[in-house]
Amino acid sequence: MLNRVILIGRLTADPTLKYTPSGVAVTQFTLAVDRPFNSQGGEREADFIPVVTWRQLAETCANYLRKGRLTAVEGRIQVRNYENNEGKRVYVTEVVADNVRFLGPNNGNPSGQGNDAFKPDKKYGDPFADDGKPIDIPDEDLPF
Amino acid sequence: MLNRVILIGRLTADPTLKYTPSGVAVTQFTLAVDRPFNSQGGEREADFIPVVTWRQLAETCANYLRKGRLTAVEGRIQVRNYENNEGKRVYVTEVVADNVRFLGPNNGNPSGQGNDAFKPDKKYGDPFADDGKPIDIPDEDLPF
Amino acid sequence: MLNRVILIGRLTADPTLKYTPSGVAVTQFTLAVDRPFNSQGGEREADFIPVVTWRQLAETCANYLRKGRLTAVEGRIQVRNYENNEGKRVYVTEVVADNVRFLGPNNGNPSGQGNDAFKPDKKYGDPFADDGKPIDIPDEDLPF
Amino acid sequence: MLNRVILIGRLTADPTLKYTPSGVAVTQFTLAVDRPFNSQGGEREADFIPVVTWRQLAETCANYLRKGRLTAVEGRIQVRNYENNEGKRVYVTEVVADNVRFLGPNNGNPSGQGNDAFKPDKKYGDPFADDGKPIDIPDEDLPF
DNA sequence: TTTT
DNA sequence: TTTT
Repeated sequence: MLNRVILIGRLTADPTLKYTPSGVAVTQFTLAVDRPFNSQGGEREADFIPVVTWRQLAETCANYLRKGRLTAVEGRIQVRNYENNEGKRVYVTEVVADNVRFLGPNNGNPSGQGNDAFKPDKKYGDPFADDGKPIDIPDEDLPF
Repeated sequence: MLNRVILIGRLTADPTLKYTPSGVAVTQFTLAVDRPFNSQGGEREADFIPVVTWRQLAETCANYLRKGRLTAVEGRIQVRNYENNEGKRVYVTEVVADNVRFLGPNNGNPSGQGNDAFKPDKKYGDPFADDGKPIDIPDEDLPF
Repeated sequence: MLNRVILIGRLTADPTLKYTPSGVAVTQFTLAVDRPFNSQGGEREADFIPVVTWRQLAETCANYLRKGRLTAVEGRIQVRNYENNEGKRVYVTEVVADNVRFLGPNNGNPSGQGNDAFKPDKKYGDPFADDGKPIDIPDEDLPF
Repeated sequence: MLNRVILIGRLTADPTLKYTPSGVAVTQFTLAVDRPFNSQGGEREADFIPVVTWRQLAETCANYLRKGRLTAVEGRIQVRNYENNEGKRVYVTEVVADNVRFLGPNNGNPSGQGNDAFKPDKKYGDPFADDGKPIDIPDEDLPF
C-alpha cells in the first residue's frame, strides 16, 4: 500500500537503454550505495542496487547518466520473477524509479557520443537481455 | 551514501526468529505490498518484499507481528550474496529494518502462543536456513 | 531538487474541503504524529502537521478521512507565505500530499453524513479561510 | 508514528552553530529546494526549509557545510511553538536531521576559516536567538 | 531574508 | 487548538 525508496549513489557503469517490442524506452543501471561507515574499520562496503526507468525518464537517464556519476533516485521496490533456461523460477529485485536527480557535475556531453547506450538499435526483444527472457508487455501493463 | 525504504504492507506469514551463533536475535518476514491500482482492471498485484530485523527490534517483531498484520517498515535495501550448493553465486535483496510500526489492530496475544517463532531453539547455524548457508557474523560486523 | 515526506498519524479533526475560485478541490487536515517514546518517561508528545491535497485526491480524502483515523501520507514540504491583516509576512509550512492511504478500520460511511466537509458551498474565496487571505490561483499554477 | 523527510537542496547561507545552556551543540541552516519545473514556464521556484541538527552531527555540519553547497538531509518534521514578545503563540516548523550527506564538491577548508560559525562563543542562551526565546533544555529532553 |  |  506504500512502497517508497530513496537512494543516493554512483553508477557502476553506463546505463543501458533498450526498447520493448511495442517501442517503450527502458533504461537500466546499477547504483553503488556506500554503507554507513563500519566504525570497526574494515574495508569500504556498498550495496549494488539495480534501477529501472521507463519512457521519457528512461531517455533522459540514458542521455545524462554515466558511469561514476553521483545520482539520486526515487521510486519503489519491485520483485519480478521469470522462469530461466533451466525451468527454474528466478526472482529479480530492482528499484523502479519515477524521479532521478543528477548530482554529479555535468561532465558535458549529453550527446552521449562514444557510448553504446546511445546507439540503441530498437531491437525488438527482451529489454533485460541478460536473463534471456523476452518480454512483451502491452503498454497498459507497464510497471510505470 | 543514502539508502532509505519505507513500506506499508501485510505479513505473508508469521515472522521467523532465529539467532546467530553469537546469540544475536534476527527476525525475518515478508511484506506483501499491493501495487497501485492497475486502472486497466486486471487482477490485484503485489510485491513480496523480504524484511530482516536485528537485536531488540527482532525480538519485538517476533512477539507482536503475525501473518496478515498491516505493518509499516523503515530501513535500507541490502543486497547480500553467497555461493549456493552448486557453487553458483546467489544474490538476495532484502530490507534491513530499523523501525517497525504495527498498524493493524492488536489482535491480542503478544505471548505468541501457538507460533513456532516463539520456540526459538537458539540453534547455532544459519539464521537464513533456507539458503543453506551457515553464517557466523561477529557482532561488530552485523548489518545493524 | 528532492523533497519527500512520509507520515503516519491520526487526523486531529475532520478534513476541510473547499474550492479555489476556478473550482479546483482542495482538502486540508492536520496529522498528529506521535514522537518516538521519550524513555525518560514524561508525557506523550506529538507533532501536529498540516496536510493539503488537491483535485481528485482532495475529494477522496474529504470522503473517507475522519477525525482520529490512522492515515499514511506521502508528499513534499511546502513553505508558502502571505501578508496578513497587519501587513506582516506570515510563513506557513505544510505537506502537499500526492498519495494518501487510509489505514484505520473503515468506520463506515463514506457518505460523510453529518460532516460539514460534505456540504462544500463552492464559496469563491480563500480555500484557507483561517488566515483570511483570498487566493485565486490559476489552475496552471496549482502546487499539485 | 512515522515521520520521515528526505531533502536535497542548497544551503542559503553558512550554518549557525550554537550551544544550549547545558553545552549541547546545535546547528541550524536553511535548505533551498527547487520545486519541479513549472512547465508553464514562469520563474524558478524553491521551498526554503529550516533544518536543525544536534550534538556530534551539529559539529560536523558546522565544519563542512557552507552557503550554496548541495546537501542531502534525512530527518523528521518538527513543529515547536513558543510565546513571542507580544504574548502570541508562534509556530515554527523545521526538519530535525539525523543524517546529512555533503554532495557538493568539497571546496576545501573544513577548518571553516573566515566563517563566524567557527567561532562559537558557547554563549549560554537561546540557540535560536532570532525568536528571542531562551531555551534551557535538559539533555534528556533534547529532540535528538 | 534566501541557494545554483 | 489538537489524534489514539
